Amino acid sequence: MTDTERFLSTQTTPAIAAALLGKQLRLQTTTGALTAWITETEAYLGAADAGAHAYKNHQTARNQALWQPAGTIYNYQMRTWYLLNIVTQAAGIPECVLIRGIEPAVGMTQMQQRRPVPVANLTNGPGKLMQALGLDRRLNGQPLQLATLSLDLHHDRHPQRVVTTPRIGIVNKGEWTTAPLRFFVAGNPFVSKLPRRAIDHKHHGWITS
DNA sequence: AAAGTGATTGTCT
DNA sequence: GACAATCACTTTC
Repeated sequence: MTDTERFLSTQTTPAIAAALLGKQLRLQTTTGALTAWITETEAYLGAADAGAHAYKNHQTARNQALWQPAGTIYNYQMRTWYLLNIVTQAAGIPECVLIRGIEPAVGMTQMQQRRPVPVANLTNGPGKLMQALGLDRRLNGQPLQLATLSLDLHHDRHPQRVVTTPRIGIVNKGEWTTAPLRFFVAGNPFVSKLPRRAIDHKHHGWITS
C-alpha cells in the first residue's frame, strides 16, 4: 500500500477531507507540472448519505468508480462542468472527497490561459478548478498516482484554522442537507462563495513557515 | 452583498 | 422528461 492509499483509507472520510486541506495536487502536462494547494473539500459518505451519488448503494454506469479502492479518481459532469472527487476507503465502500477549491502554486499562467478570468475567480469552485487545469472526465476511474494527476502528501502547507459548514448544493436531503461535511482553510481566497471581507490577504490562512 | 434566474448537457427513470 | 455535488449574469437592497 502506498502512502497515499494509506492516507485515504485509515481514517474517516470527513477526517480525510479536512486533512487534505493544504496538501498539494500535481498535474503533469507536456509543458511541465502544474501544482496547487487544496483549499476546500467536501466529504460524501456512501450508502448512508442521502446527498451522495452512492446513496443506498445505488450503482449506475456513471458512478462505478466510487466502489474502487482509495485513490481512484471519480470524475463526472455537472451541467457543462467537470467535478473532481477522490475515492476514499477500501474497495466496495463508496465514499469520496470532492475537491472544491485549490490555490495555484506553479503554473498559474497556464491555468489562466485555460480559464481567462481574474485570479480571484480562477480556481474558487469545483467546476472552475477543473477548467483551469484543463481536465475533463477522461481521468474517471484511474488511480491517482498512475494518472497525470497525483497527490503529493510531502509538499504541504498547514491551515491556521479550518472552517466546517454544510455542503453546497445539497437541498431537501433531511439531516444530510445540514451535516457539517464541508471544510475550508479559513481566510483563503480560493474558496467558493466566500465574502471578500473574510479573506486573509497577508497569509491566505496558512501558517507561515 | 445577497438573492434570483437562465444556460446547457449528460444521466437516469 | 425531469433533474443535477455549477457558473455567470442580473436585479435588488
